[in-house]
Amino acid sequence: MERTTRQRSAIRAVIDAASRPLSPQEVLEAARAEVSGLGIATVYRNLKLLVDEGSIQAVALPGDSPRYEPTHLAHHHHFQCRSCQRVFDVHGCPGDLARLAPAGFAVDGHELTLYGRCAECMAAQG
Amino acid sequence: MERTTRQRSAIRAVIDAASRPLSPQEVLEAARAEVSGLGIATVYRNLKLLVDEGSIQAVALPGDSPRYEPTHLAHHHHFQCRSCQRVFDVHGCPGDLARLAPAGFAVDGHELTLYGRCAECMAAQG
DNA sequence: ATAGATGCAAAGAGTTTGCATAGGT
DNA sequence: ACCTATGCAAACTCTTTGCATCTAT
Repeated sequence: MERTTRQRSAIRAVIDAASRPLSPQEVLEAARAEVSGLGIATVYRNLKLLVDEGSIQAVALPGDSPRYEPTHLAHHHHFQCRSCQRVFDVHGCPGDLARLAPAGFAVDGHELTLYGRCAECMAAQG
Repeated sequence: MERTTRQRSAIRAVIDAASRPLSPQEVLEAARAEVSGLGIATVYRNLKLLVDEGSIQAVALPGDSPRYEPTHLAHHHHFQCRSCQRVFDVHGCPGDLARLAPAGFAVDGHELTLYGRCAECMAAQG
């Protein structure tokens, strides 16, 4: 039986409160505000556990480590800022992507990642 | 000045001859047919060098290590088989993706990866 | 002969795992 | 009290780097 620990609650709360998908490191830093001695191994273990139980999901990114976000209802994609590396949700989807695949290939999903500058970095005009 | 070595030639040849983007490990295995003592460090060093000089390009994939392919002229995307993990080129692009980004965000590029079963794995009905 | 390239092994970075202990239930 | 969860450190995997040696020019 799975237990409710301060660490697990903090990790879940941080992800639920975030407005964007977080990296394990971001989760660690944010959750340490609540549980100061929190270790990275605990973060990884809980991310895996929360993914398995379905309350959060991993966001795989091209060439970067995964981010984690609450399980959403709607299909959506992501935007990664080339300046601060943070990832944001993007709503909407071009749709009908299966037609792009070569003949004989079965498509059952896709990942779309947009790149550029987030509003904050644009304002800071880095 | 950059030299022409058996290792470098073999690595370049393997990538040019492939019909799909190859992982460093795939490059190593294929190039060893030509240069038996080839080391993985040499593969990595040459991949970086070839990317820098522009003759090949890295294909970043969500949650997987990069693959390498010759520099193509046309913008295209990729398909990764969930069964054999191999990556294939996909021609075409849904286009007009910048509109999906939140207001204030500047989009300057994108990556699209399709997932499913490649023709070969479909035939093997794994 | 010179200086870039290679192979090996060690070093890094990120993630996972083993183990003794802390702490939910 | 029992047994899961934690923190630390070691182990792992993938990639990069240091160094002595090899080799293209």
